[in-house]
Amino acid sequence: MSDKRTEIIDSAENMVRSGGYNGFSFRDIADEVGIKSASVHYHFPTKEDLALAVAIRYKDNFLAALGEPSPEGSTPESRIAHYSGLFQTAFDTSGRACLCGMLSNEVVLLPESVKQAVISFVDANVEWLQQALGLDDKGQTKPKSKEAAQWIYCSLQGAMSAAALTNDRTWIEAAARSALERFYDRVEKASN
Amino acid sequence: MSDKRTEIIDSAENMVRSGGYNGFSFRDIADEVGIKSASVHYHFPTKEDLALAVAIRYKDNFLAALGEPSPEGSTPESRIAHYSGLFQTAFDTSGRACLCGMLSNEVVLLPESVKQAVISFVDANVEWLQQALGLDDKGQTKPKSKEAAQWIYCSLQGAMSAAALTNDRTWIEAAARSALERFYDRVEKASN
DNA sequence: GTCTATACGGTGATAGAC
DNA sequence: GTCTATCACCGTATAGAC
Repeated sequence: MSDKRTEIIDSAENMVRSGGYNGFSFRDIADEVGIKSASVHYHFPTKEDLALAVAIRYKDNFLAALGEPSPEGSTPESRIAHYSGLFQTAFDTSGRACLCGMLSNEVVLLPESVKQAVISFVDANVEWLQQALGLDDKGQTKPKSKEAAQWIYCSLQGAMSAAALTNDRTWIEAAARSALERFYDRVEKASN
Repeated sequence: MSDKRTEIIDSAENMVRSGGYNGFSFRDIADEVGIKSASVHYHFPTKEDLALAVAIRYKDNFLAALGEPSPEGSTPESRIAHYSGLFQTAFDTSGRACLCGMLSNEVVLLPESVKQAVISFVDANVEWLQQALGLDDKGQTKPKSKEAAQWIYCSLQGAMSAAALTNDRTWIEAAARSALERFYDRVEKASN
């Protein structure tokens, strides 16, 4: 049972993931939810309020789905696969890019609070990845794992964008496989 | 000596690279160039016309700067470095993301002709990279090099986005270094 | 909570004078 | 080529009735 407020956030999330912050209007949302735009303003006075709520919920959900960076029984490979899998699923279930990836590209137009929320999403992702990677110390020193974390994050975001553009999920598969292969290469290299 | 038409394209390119297709208006352009919006419409009747001209010129310039995928005296490493370097320079000289990376994220809102131009930019990039990588056959089979090409492209686009968001060029450095390291790892692995 | 009505600026685009 | 003037519409946002 979802109240109108939740429906509005749902609708806004889909629209931002399709066309970004400037790609939707209160009237669009109102039409989809089945109310008038003035009613949307009742729940979220300004567009900034709405976008911020969307960004924060998205981040919370994403981090929750991510879970612990290195749970019992996991391997670095399984963690990388888990991470990539979230992007795969996000694309498969919506055909759309990552919300924060979309918003990242609009920095200059973003209200400050929304911008900060996006930055904190990126930081959280890199930190999670760094922990997931850095715990294995075969050839993985801390500073290196930061760079590897950034790189995995970037390649998946880029892949989401290309996948949405061409309507082709193989971009994400390529990024996911490359992340895994790269890991194996490094481990082998270190143990040689 | 640049005529007004060129100035308009210059201005539009900067604006698209900042805020995307929906992030600029004819009046914005007019103000920057020092004419009225009606005069902009004289040069480019519709927004689609203008965006298409910007996208095509950007693609042409980028491919020209790229040059041959494997010129005399080049090594796979030098080609990867050359490719990454273009992104570095693009960011350093403008602090902005890649034009086609920006437009990729707005597929749903893009006029069809512009969308096709962006897709052709992406295709050309992957093809160039594939040739630059695929000519070295130490452990690089053709299908693998396609995946590696996609992955290098995606990670640099993602890095541009993150760099613009955080105003920090190290994202691009990380992506560039990872691309190089990955190549070395694969060669070493193949020759072991 | 939702509505109608409305304010008011921005937007792509055009007609016609110079 | 560039201008002024104007169009019809869309954007965020608000006031006040129900």
